[in-house]
Amino acid sequence: MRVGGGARARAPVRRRHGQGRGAVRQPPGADRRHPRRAGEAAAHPGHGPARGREAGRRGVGQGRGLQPGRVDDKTIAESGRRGVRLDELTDLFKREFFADLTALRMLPADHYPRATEHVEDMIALTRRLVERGLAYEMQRSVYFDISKFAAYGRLSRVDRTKIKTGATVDMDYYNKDDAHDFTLVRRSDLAELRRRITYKTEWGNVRPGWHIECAAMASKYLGEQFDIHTSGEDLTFPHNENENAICEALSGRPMARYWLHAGMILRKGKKMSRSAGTALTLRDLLAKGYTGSQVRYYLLGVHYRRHLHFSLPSLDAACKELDRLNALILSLRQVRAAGDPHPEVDRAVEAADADCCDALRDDLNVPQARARLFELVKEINPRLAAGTLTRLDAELVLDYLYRTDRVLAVMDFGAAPTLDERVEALLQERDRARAAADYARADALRAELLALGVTVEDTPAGSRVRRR
RNA sequence: GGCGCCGUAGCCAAGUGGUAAGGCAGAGGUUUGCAAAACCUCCACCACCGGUUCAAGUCCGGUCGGCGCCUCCA
Repeated sequence: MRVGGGARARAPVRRRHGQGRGAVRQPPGADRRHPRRAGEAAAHPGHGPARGREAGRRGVGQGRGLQPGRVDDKTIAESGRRGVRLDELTDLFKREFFADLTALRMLPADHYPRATEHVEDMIALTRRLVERGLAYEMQRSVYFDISKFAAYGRLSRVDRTKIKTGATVDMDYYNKDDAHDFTLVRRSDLAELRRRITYKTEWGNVRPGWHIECAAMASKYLGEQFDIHTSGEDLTFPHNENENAICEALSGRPMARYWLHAGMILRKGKKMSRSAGTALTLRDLLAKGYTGSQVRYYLLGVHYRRHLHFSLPSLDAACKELDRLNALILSLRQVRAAGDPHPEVDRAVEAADADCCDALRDDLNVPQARARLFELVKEINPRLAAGTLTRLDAELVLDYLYRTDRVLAVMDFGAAPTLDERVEALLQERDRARAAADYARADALRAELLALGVTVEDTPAGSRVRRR
């Protein structure tokens, strides 16, 4: 498998002991509804790994995920607004987050550490940094001294001498040796003290910062270096740079061997944001009647590294495309013809399978794998329409689709439409009417079936049904 | 201002040197009792300018346009 791209060369990923370990940034924080998060998740190779053994076999990698919970300004502020305890709010976010996760058919990670339960680890990590001279205390806050870490800026390709400071931060609020140093733990403010969201340390009452949270939990659960770190391109700097600085300054090795950064989801030409009124969430889409699978398929339509310009028409197009795959599955399941499999079908399936694997192995090129998938569809459909496919052929194709979907997780392999006795009776009656050339009767029966939610399609190999 | 990413048909989107995958929409056709589905055919001067090369969407330089980040909003 290879990952990376853009200006940087793609790098081969070697799986160690046949298993990759990855940390996935997916914080169920106050911004949980942020659609970018959902996009990150679905389009994210980091979740590819979570797709299990089959995914691993297909070269997408597998392993342990990590999704740190958070304690951050927004969540704290939100809990204050709602007048609920911080852990109650994070519990709620966590539940909602898992609901989204399930809707998007993502497999859960192995660990979901809560920041609030790992503050000791964060403080211990901060202490180690101070002891090693990599961080310093200043007015009861502790800052990381980036001058002690020569590789600072390598990951994000940011030249620290050119960072424009104070652009987004009120520098008067902080007292640092160097404006570029970042906060590890910050002294608690009055509101936090009042609400007891604060932790006693040798430096005073503090609250851990974002970067130390992730660094502490990742190193605790994944070790000082793990294989793949996924994130969004907007988090490369400063967050990924900083969490890496913490880890690498201590261990001498980069926090992760590979960093995968997903592109943004744009709407109306801009990164989605609630303040700009351009935010759209998974929940909004589900409310409009789209399924999680459809949204997932849409999000997978763009290579993970590129940005996706969200629009409902393109989502609708993706839905139609997915419908075609699901229709094929249903049709294949209704093939009953006996006989040996055709060698050409076997060859076509094998070739498509190999090509799809290659595409996924090449920096998770899902769009390419998808295109190849449709090329097979075009080979299979004519045989299906002509009724020349045998049951065994159909199973071969179904097996391929199933295996591919172990990675994509977008198709519908649910139980075939179960036909109750009434529907079955109507179908048989319609078949008799058609055989007797009583088409008026047949059409009336089709209308009746449609009213029951069953679409009937006639093929040379007999009628087939779709339930909608 | 700095750093980075991007600009492929009406729309979405692959393609990191050898004369443009796939999907949606559209047009024509085949098949079908009808319908649906499906299949076939058609639909790209790869933002612009210049350069390197036998050969460039693909490499280099420039222009225009879009997006992200620039230390705590995550």
